[in-house]
Amino acid sequence: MELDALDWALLRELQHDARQTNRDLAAKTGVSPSTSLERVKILRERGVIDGFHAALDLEAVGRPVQALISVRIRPPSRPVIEGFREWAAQLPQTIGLFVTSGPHDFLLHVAVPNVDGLYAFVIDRLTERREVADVQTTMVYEHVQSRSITRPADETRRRPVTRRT
Amino acid sequence: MELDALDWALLRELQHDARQTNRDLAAKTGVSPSTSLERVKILRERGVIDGFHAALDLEAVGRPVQALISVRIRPPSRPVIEGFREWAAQLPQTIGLFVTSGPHDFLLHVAVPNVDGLYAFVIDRLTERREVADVQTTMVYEHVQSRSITRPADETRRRPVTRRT
DNA sequence: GGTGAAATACCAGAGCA
DNA sequence: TGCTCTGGTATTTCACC
Repeated sequence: MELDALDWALLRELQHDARQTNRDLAAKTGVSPSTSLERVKILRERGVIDGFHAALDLEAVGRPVQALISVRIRPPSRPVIEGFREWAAQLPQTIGLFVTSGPHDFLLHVAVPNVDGLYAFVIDRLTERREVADVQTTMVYEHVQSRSITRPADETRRRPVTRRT
Repeated sequence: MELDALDWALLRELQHDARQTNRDLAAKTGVSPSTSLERVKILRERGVIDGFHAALDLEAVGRPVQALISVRIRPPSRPVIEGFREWAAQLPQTIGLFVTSGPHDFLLHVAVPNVDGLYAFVIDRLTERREVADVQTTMVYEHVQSRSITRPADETRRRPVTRRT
């Protein structure tokens, strides 16, 4: 269950470049190729590594305009929330979807070819859903994605939230 | 510059699984291995494919609590914005960062081991920056990331935004 | 952690539109 | 001319020691 220093070293390398050879991976982490191969296989089987994916450049694939769209759903019951989630997640414009607390229930991250495509998405696609009670669009000027998840600091352990006096 | 049907087929496959063998990739897209190898190499060189990365399961690596933190920066000038962006992007808790329009300037996507870690991040880390004028935290119940960016529909072309009468 | 057989990737050159 | 397909060689992978 626990991840040791070698696991974290392998995860760091694979987050940066998932396609480097096992030989390079072993050299960078200071173990033999058979060891790194075995560890990565285990990390994959345990589900620590969820998958290996190619990242696309949104500009290069013709979708340079990004926005975040807050959506309020009424009623916010499980079937309605889950129905909307499944529908929104598979839209071609959607590249990410957050289910959130707060005044809105969803935050959609979309990428489209141009501003017209964004406007059309909001007033054509989203409004066809009866459960959508409110929509609020924010433009994304830049999106930075961290690909270097590291070991959480153990210092941040849970402290009691109730105190006796 | 343009991507043809084969390019999109390769991109679709590699977004789903970046580590499948070139043989499999060729078989799935209906071309010979040398063709798929060459095409992928070109897509990589042109920057259409930005990289190959391992995706981690945030729960499995001990960071099950996610939040979105809206941050307002004062003054919102270039040096201040860029300074904060660089600082925030490299924090271990940050897994994504949006620079946005609207009342807030940034939206930070963070993942932490527990709720205390989140609270500590907000009141210890963020407040150490003088330019942070306002912070608003929203919990993330679920985050779905689409790994299937497809060819943008050409129907969504730019229409004029000004009209003559 | 090391070794060897099998599979795979990559490079060259030829064929086809 | 540009793109794709076929063989040879180096590399990588993986089961076993």
